[in-house]
Amino acid sequence: MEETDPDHEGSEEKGTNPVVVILVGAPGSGKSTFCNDVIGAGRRPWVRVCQDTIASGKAGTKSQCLKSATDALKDGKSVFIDRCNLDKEQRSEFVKLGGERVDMHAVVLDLPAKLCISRSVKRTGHEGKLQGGKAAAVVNRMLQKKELPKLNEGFLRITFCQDENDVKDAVKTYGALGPSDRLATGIFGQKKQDSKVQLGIMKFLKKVETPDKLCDVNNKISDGIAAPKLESQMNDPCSMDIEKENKVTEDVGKKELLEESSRGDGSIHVLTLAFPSISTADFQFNHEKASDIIIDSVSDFLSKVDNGRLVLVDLSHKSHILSLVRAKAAKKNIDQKRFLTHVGDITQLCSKGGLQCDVIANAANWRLKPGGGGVNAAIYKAAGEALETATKERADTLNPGSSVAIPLPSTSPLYQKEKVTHVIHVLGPNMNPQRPNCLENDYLEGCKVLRNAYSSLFENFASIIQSQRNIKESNGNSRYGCSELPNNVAEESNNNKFSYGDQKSKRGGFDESERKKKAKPEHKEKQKDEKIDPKRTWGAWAEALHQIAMHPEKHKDAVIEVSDDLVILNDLYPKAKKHILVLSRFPGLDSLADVRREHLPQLKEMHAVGLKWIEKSQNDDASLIFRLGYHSVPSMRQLHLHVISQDFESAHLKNKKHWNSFTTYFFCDSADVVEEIDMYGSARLNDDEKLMSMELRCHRCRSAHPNIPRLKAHISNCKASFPSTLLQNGRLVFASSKAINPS
DNA sequence: GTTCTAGAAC
DNA sequence: GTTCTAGAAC
Repeated sequence: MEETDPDHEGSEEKGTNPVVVILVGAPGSGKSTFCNDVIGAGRRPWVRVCQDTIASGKAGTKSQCLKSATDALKDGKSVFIDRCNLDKEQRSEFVKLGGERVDMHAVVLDLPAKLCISRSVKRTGHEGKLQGGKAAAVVNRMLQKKELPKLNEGFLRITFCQDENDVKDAVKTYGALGPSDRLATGIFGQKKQDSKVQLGIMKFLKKVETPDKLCDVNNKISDGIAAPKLESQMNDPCSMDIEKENKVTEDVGKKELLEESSRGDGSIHVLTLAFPSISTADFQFNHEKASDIIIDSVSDFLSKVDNGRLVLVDLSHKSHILSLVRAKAAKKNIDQKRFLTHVGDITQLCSKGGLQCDVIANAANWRLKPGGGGVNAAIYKAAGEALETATKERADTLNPGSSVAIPLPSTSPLYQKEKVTHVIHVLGPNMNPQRPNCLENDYLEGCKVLRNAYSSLFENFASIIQSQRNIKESNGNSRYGCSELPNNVAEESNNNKFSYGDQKSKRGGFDESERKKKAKPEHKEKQKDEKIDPKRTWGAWAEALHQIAMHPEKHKDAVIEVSDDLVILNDLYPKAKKHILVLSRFPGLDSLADVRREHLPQLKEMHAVGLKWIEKSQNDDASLIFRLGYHSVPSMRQLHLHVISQDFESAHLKNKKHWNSFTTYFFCDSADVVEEIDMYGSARLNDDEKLMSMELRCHRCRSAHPNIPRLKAHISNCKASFPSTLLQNGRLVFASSKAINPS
């Protein structure tokens, strides 16, 4: 995730600079409490400059605050600017206090508006004199103008807090800051792209996209079902009114469902599919667009299939996508008995939610593997090994926009406890550049894929309903347990007996071969394609490695070691303290794209040679951490494995491309490559050139930085632990304990 | 004025 | 891959 571990991002560089922390937050956001908590920790001398109390306990002027801050800094004290500072202009004078000798930070208390309001309303005798009923109006008005701080205003570090836990972490971080400690620079604690916070960051990163217009969303919901009130204008995407209103809709639906489920002996039980919103969480698909697609797909299903019920499930009452879908479903008069939304855990719908769902959809990954996070991890965990085994029997991989239904063995806890008979794995489009197959904001394609995903999911569900019906008709009631349904219901969606024909024609332009090209899990296709595509041509400068591989004896100065198959050499322009290349000597192996199963032994050898060299290197310096991998599209001809230490301390690391080629999915970890070649016969490349122009993020704590020099300043000090994905599958190589303690 | 990026040439 | 440099950003 984006957030840093407060335990790791703490003091990391010694210096004597005092720090000015500008608090940014509405009344009631907890600015004064924050200051007091940090000051109370007593690790360094702080002065809190509060405009509400600066004139002998009364409200004062901005210039009084500036003077007070300047005086404190002269005394070597650090300063909190405790005023709202909600827009850039309000902050600008204070930012000027920063400079060579003074570090300028911002801490943004971006808590839900309703929380700030309720605190403001409750407080009596607060220094700001903002009490009672006026508070709500004032807070709302102030939040309208909210303009979150950016690094380019002059901040070295910005910490965003969006809930109480974030605040606690920030208090801990600043509270632990000793007189000569300095904090890591950059942006910390930024959340998903659906908040106003991100808009500021997007601008700072010069990527002016338009994230969900939350205010518009609120207005639209209001138009549809609830009269707009003051609160509905708050920045909080789930304002109180809307939440309340939707809960009513939800409860009505649930009540009716429960009534129907409990009718008699189950013979009337309506088969129900529970599904999460596809692609809107980690895959960052636009909620507005996704909700439209859900509504369309649901309507389509309900009109074509006369049986079966659909439930959209999300974990939180605050779910933005659930709010949107509810509102739109109400507006479109969708049958509440056949489609409802539910807040709860999709793996405990029967036991905890009182909702028996025979079929649940899983937001799967393309490998159909457990783990990751969110719904996929939860479902695999809840279903136990039985689901893994059953899935493996049916399919190896999944293309975006498709689904596969898996009958759940009766041994699965999900079957036993929750009465789930089938899990349908479905894969939607990905808009998250940090995940494979990112569509890079191509919503034309994205919407198409998401529609395909839902129609495939619902087709699979329709097949299950039909099979169930067939069984009942031919065998009398429930001779089969649901998990013993014939295999045909588990095939990839298309051979169902329902009138989805027109659906298929809607898919025009996205046929199977195209899907495979996009999704790439079917690697066999690729070899055919390559016969059509002429091989890439290389510039003269790009032939250097090839020359070395073919004639290592002519380049003795560059080469460390030569064997019949491999050459090891120092990278001529190392991008870290240690950076070597393990070069294949096979003719015809220009890059990873050429590698096939027959090259697997050599790939394993390259990996082993790399590991051996790492071990040697770590004997000299046990603090070095290495990563081994290939560039998806190398600049130089002849397959070469990069073995690079993760300090990235090098004058040769100069630009965005250098950084991103080693720290994004463009870099294919050797361990993964070996696995992929073994399983699919070719490696999965992430060759989207947009990966090279991605924002600069620390490879450890994932904080964002405006340019290369600032990024390098940050990484030279960042001690945060690595993201969990890098800690898996041997992607990072740490010194063995033997090397650290050579006893 | 200085710093930084990005595109062209090699 | 690097170097060079115009011009954008600060």
